[in-house]
Amino acid sequence: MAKRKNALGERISEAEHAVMEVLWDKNPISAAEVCDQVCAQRDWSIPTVKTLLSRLVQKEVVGTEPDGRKFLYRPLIARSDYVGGESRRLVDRLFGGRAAPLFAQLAESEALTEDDLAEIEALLREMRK
Amino acid sequence: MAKRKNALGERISEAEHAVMEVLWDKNPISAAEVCDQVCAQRDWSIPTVKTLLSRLVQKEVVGTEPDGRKFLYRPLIARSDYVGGESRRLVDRLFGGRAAPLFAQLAESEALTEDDLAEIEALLREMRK
DNA sequence: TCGTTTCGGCTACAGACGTAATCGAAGAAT
DNA sequence: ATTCTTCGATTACGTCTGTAGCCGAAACGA
Repeated sequence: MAKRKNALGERISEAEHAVMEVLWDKNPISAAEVCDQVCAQRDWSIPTVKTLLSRLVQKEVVGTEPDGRKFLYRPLIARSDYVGGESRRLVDRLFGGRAAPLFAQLAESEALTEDDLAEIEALLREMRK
Repeated sequence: MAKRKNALGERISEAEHAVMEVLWDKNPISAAEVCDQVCAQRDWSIPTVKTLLSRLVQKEVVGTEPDGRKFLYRPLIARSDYVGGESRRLVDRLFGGRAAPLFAQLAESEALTEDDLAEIEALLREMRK
């Protein structure tokens, strides 16, 4: 199995991703503050959040800075990088690297709203320059 | 953790997906034939393929039919269903369910070729009716 | 009929993941 | 100073995933 290293090489699991979203939204923050944002929805307890945070630190996608006796966490990778990587992975794996079939798929499964269509058209026009 | 059931409820792992691709390409086929198609690329041995196949059978996404003393396998779910589900999951998880941001992301990370753009434009025009 | 080959089925096992309890040090309160 | 409280760090553990070995039954060849 492919086993890559460094920023974005180490895969971020789904649970870890939930933590990343919180950090991207606001940072640096403490473990307790992260918990305030996710423990409710995901039904987690603080230890769980701390474990996820330390795994993210290990993977070098989250950094820490001491704040008195506690730690504050902040993401070391940009959300757009992560999102871009995941998107490309999906396109590669399921659509042979071509984005058009993905688009067709979303269209077919009615995952495209009228707004989406309009927005995409706008983007297309803009790219045409 | 959410634990869904039935066709497409049970998650298909990446390795399992590789096997599904072979089955979607041609079926019904035997375990050995599946191996012929993937063991080379993924550097697997037959036991591995058999394990993956039986897990897929357990998950009820692959069916078997006896062929003399051996078994032939065939997918029980359509590729488009799987692909559609995965696509929607990604869009939900990373883009709040909106497809437009995904499109923008792909555009920004230069994952869109000229051909893709043309194709998507064509699709858009067609949908406009 | 007896060994040999061929399968599928069960077993294995390490690493990742989800989820959490416990431990130990450093501060805070008294 | 002694205890109480907070944190991060360490440890735990069941499940899932990747990868594969072993076993027993069936089929085949002799």
